[in-house]
This record gives sequence, C-alpha cells and structure tokens, in this order.
Amino acid sequence: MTDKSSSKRDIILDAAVRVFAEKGYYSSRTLDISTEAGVAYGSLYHYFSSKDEILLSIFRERWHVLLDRMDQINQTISEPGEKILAIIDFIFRSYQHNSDMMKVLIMDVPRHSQFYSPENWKVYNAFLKNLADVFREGQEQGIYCQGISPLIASYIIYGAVDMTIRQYVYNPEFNHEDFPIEQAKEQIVQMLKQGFSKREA
Amino acid sequence: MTDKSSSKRDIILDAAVRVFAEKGYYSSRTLDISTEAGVAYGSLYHYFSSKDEILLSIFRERWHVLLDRMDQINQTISEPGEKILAIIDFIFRSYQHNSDMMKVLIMDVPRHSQFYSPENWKVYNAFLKNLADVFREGQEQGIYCQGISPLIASYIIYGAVDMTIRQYVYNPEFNHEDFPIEQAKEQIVQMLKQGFSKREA
Amino acid sequence: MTDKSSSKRDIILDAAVRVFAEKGYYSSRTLDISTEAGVAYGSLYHYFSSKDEILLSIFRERWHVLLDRMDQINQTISEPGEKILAIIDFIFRSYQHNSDMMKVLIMDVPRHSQFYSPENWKVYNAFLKNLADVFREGQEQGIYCQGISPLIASYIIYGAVDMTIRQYVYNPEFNHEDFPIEQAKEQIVQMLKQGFSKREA
Amino acid sequence: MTDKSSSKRDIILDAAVRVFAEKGYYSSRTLDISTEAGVAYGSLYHYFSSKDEILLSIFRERWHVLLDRMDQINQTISEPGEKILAIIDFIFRSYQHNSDMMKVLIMDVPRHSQFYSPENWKVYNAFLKNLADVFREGQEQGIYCQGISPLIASYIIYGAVDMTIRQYVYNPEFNHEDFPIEQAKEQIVQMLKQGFSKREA
DNA sequence: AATGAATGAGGTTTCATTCAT
DNA sequence: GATGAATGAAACCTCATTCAT
Repeated sequence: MTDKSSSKRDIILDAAVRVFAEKGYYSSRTLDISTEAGVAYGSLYHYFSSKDEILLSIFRERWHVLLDRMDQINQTISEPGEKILAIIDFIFRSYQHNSDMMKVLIMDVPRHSQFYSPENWKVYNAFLKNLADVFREGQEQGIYCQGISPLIASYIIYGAVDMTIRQYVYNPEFNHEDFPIEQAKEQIVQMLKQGFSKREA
Repeated sequence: MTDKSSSKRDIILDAAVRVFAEKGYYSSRTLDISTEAGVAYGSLYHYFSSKDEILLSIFRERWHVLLDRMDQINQTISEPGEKILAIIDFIFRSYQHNSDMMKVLIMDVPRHSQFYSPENWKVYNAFLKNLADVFREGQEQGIYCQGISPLIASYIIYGAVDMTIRQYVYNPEFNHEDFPIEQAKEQIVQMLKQGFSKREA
Repeated sequence: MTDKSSSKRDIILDAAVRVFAEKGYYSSRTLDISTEAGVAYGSLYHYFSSKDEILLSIFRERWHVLLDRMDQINQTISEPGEKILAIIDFIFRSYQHNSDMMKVLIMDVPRHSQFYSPENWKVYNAFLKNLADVFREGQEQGIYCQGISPLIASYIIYGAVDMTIRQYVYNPEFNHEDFPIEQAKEQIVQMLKQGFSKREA
Repeated sequence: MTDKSSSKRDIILDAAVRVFAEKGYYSSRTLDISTEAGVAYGSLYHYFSSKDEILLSIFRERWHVLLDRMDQINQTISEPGEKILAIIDFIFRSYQHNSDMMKVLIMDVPRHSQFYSPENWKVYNAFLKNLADVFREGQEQGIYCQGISPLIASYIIYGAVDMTIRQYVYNPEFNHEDFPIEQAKEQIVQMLKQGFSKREA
C-alpha cells in the first residue's frame, strides 16, 4: 500500500516537472498536471497542499538527488581536478537526461517568491559550496592558483556550464548537429583547467 | 507621439520594470504597475495593448540600449583583450545601476512563452554574438587559443559573469562587505585571461 | 444492528453534536466528525447516508428525549403551575448538561433547508404544544387568566427561557459569577407566575 | 457618480439579504447574489472583499437602523410603559416590513464564526441594553417590581416577542388568518404589563 | 487623452461521497 | 464491517481588459 501510494505521489511530481518545463509554472494549470499524470483532479490535493507546494516539493526532493550524487563523487574520487571533471560531466548528463527537471529547477524555482527562505537557499547553495570546497582542496594541494577565491571559482565553473547548457536547451538557433554538446563540454573543461592552473613565477 | 505622451510611456515602462523585478511578471498586477507609475488604471491600455506587450516592450526597447553600448565599445576600443574587459565592466555596471532591469531581462523575459519568436531570439543573441566576435578577433590576432569555439567562449564569459552577479543580487547568504563585487570582477577577469590565452608549445 | 454497531452509531452522533456545536453545521467537515469520533473516514457512510442525514438524525433521535421527559413530567406531576416550573427547570438543566446539543437543535437544525418538512415541524412543535396544553389545563382550573391564548403563552414561556439561556451560552459579555443562572431562572419563574395569574375583577 | 455607485453597493446588499433569507448564508452562492442584484459577478468584489464581508456588512449597516429608531423612541416618549409598548410595536413592524432582513440578522449572522468579535457583540447587545434601561427607569419610577433584574426583564420581553414572530415567519403550521399577529402582540403586551407590575403588599 | 467602475472567463481549492481492498 | 485513497463537481475569488464618461 505504501509502495503504491508513494509511487503515485512521484507520478504526480514527475508529471508536474514535465508540465512546468513546457509552459512554465504560472502558465501551467493544475488541471494540466492531473491530466498529464493521469490522475483525478482532486488527487493532487491528497499529496500536496497547493500548487506552490508541488513546485517546492520538486525542488526539495529532486535537488537532494544532485547533492547525494556529489557526495558520491567526493568519496569515490580523490584528485581535485578529476573531481571537477566528474562534477561537470555529471551536470551535463543531468541536463541531458533530465532536461525538464533542470529547466524547472533553474527557471521556475528561483522565480517563485516562496522559494526565498533561508532553508531553501542553504540547500540551493550546498551545490556551489561543494564545488568551492573541491577547488579549495586543489589550491591546498598546489594545483590551482591562489589568486582566486574558491567561491568565485565555483561561480565561474557553474556559470560557464549552466549558460552553455541553457543555450543548448532553449536557444532555437543552436544547431546540435554542427556542434555536439560533448565537444562544448571538452572545450569548457580545457579552458577551466588552464584558467585555474597555478601560474609560473 | 508628443513629448509628453512618450515620457508617460517611459514612466509606465520604468514602473513595470521595478514591479516585475520585485514580484516577477506573473505575480505582478496591472494595478501594481499603474500605482507604481502614478497613473490611472486604464492608462496602461492607451500605451500598451496588453500586459504581455509591456514585458515585450521592455525587452525590445531596453535590450537595444545594451547592444548600442556594445557597439560603442567596439568602435572606441581596438585591442580584443581590452574590449572584453570593457564588456565585462559594462555588464557589471549594468547590474549595479540597473539591477531591476537585469532581473527582468534575465528572469522574466526568457520565461515568457510569447518571447520565443525567431526575431526575439535574434535580438537576444546579438549580445552573445558580439562577445563571440570579439573573441574570434582575438584568436585571429593570435592572442587567444584556437582550441575554443568563439561561441563557447562567449558562454563561458557571460555565464561566469552572470552567475556571479546573480549571487550578489539574490543570494541572502552573501556578505557584500567581506567580499566586494569589484574584487569578484577582478578575479574573474584574471581567470578568463589566463584560461583563454594561447598555450605555450 | 448489533450492540456494538449501535454504540458506534451513537459515538458518531455524539461527536457530530460536539463538532456542529463548535463550528456550525456548514463549517464542520465530515473529516472533523470522524476524527472527533475516533472512527475511520468512510465509516460515517456505513451508518448515515449523508452529512445531512447526520444532522436530521440528531434532531429526530435527540429531540425525542426531550419529548419523552416532558411526558414523564406530565404523568408525575398534576398541578399545572408545578408542571410549568418542572418544565422550565428541565429546559435549564438540559442546556446546562447538554449545551452542545441545544446549540445544534436551536441554531443548526432550523437553518437547514431539508429540515422544513411537515413531519419535522410536527415533531419540533410537539414541545411547544405540550407547554400550551399545560397552560390550557391551568386556565381550565382557573389558575391562569383567560385573556391569553395557550399558544402565545407557550411562546412567551419558551421564548423567555430560550433567550436567557442563549445569552448565557453565547454572550461573552455575560458575567456568570455576578449573575448565576439559577437566579435568572427564579426571576423568570416569578415573573411568569404573576404575568399569567388570573386578574382580580 | 457617488450617488450612483453607493446605490449599487446597496443594491447588492439588499439582494444578498433576500438571497440569504431564502436559502441561508451557506447555501447561497455568490452567483445567486449577483444575479438577484442584476450586476456582474465580479462587481460583488468591487464593493466587498468576500462573501463573509457581505454578511458582516449587512449586520453592521442594517443593525444600526434598529438602534437609531430605538433612540428616536427614547427621545419622543417619556413614560416607560409607553416606551416598551412602542419598542414591541417597532420590533413587530420590523419583522413584518423587513422579514428577510430579520431572518438574516437572527439566523445567519449569529451562526457565523467571524461574527464573534467583541465589537460586534457590543453592537448586537446595544438593543437589549436599551430595553433593560427602559425597564430600570420603570423600576425607579415605582411602576415595575424590584424583584427582577433589568437584564432578565429585557430577555423576557425580547425572547417572548422574538419567539412569537419566529413562529409566524417560519412555522408552516401557523394559520395567519385564524390568529392575526396583531392579536398575539396584544396578548404579549398585556401579559408583560401584569407580570412586571409592582406587587401589592 | 485620462479615468476607474464594471465585466466575466477561468483559476485554484474544497470536500462530500464512493469503492476497491 | 472497516478503511482511507481517489474522485470531480462546484464553490469562491482574481484580475486582465473594456468602455462610458
């Protein structure tokens, strides 16, 4: 019974992700979500108290998946450069496999007023904090240059990756065949490696 | 279009920017805009055909200001490295002086379904194209390495800058006194310079 | 209908009385009733066909308790004045011991549209009819004055008592310590006695 | 303009009184009210913030009419017995001419949870207070007996009148032709007069 | 041009009731 | 009998837009 009902909750959440990704949170109707999920109108309100709550649940529950996999990377890989590579790889793969989810997490969640609670920001920032920690590790090991704050480094890394993927996802002028996303990833990794490396005296 | 009416139109547009920046497009009421502008309820419809039209007008008319100033930079400065520096400087200053406008252009405009017309994307992308062109110039002059596509380079530059500023604007955990934005800018510029520079054999 | 099930039915009915008394019929949820009764959500529909049916059952089954005890008074006491005294006493005690029930019977039942069937009114009025009959008895015995219709007399008696108790139950300005309800009852009884007594020629 | 718009507000309020009187507050739809008033659905929300607010406005604005006319009686008539007679007369006439309003004020307003604020009770009780004051006056002039508290006297008077009228208004068994309401009023007045009069030593 | 009262389609949410387990 | 997840009709309310003044 628990198994079944918990899966229904997930069905609704997954449907909401697809609907929000397509039309945006505010243009999505609760009816659209229930139809997409294949459940009755009122069932949404068995599992969530409101439409707002659905969006915030997506953030809270799905974002943790990202964090958990970052922990895994941290424990499996030791070399900082390799870690950053793995993280970038992971972000790219997340977008490729869950582009709807990423659209929602990037475009809808941060635009929602109820999102701005200290707890949410803490969770939201944990990702960047993690990235900064890996960079600091690299600095301590003498791999990365000292002149850059780990916080700013994390912004550069994530900003570069995020912007690139956003263009792939949203920009209709982008030709995916002429310029495969794998190639973009390689170029970004190379550039970051050189940009962060310790400068010669 | 007399002087008086065009200024009233701008008053409304500026008010809309402030309101959209604070609450987001969908949570903003037309009443909020007219109140903020200090004009009557129905006056909005003398100057704009709909609420959508207000948002699109903001994009069309204000985005061009950005493009115009980029043209200016292009004509005044010749050295590609200096140009990129000036552009980054300009983006940072734009955020600092017009953070409301930037919030709207970044968060609200791209989330609006009517925005996605080919013409709009063309205008939207002109900014990045310009950045890419400057990078290509640098490559041709042998300043920047060949291994990176100008397009990707523009994403890296803009992504890094955008992400950083977004944290400054939205992140409540950010301490502006401990970490002044000017310092962030310096570090980004240094990193990009090194990351893009021609590699030694 | 086993003993167990009939007791569960009563548990639900008693819970409904408490819930209706507190929030009123329309503001009460069936969930509130099942929670208050400590039974499962759907169990209500094993015993009652609808929420309406619960309210009408309260009326039908609990109102008869009042009527039965009035019959008892009629059979035990013979003097009309004593009877009226006993009835007033009984109404006051009913409120004091079952104020929730009385609230429901006075405020919710008569406001419910389905209540207005001839049968229900007949039952509802039986109480007043009884009171009128006792008064008529007193008139026939020469105790009460002829100028008042027994029907009107019953309204005066019940109206005075009902109004007083309602103030005690609902009026927050009422100070129960300065003015004990027993004293109110005494004064009403005295007044009614004198008001109804046969006038001297 | 003011005249017109203020009358529209009253049109809505009067329509709401009729609708609430017929179906009760909770069974009345806001659509019923706008239809009855002959205005557009949304116009209700120009003048009132919610359905609740409509009910409370009826109470606040219409109840004062009652209080004002009681003041008038107080100023025009000096003899306490005459005053009580006039008040009873006035209550009876209020019911006869505004029975819808009285239904709402008696049945719907006090059953509404938001009604129970101290300010509302104060206004609600002012009517009874006035009645009690007249009775006290009569006691001081030696017309009424000392043994009854003015408060209780007001409950008896109002309770008797209210109960009687309620039967006339709601009770379908009541035959208005056999028993005209004027006659009921006469009997009540006579009974109260004798019941309250000073007792002979 | 300017106003703001008026409109009503369409949104989110509630909640009595059903029914498979 | 007992359960509570599931249902969906219908409620209240919002708010972009219109239009008479």
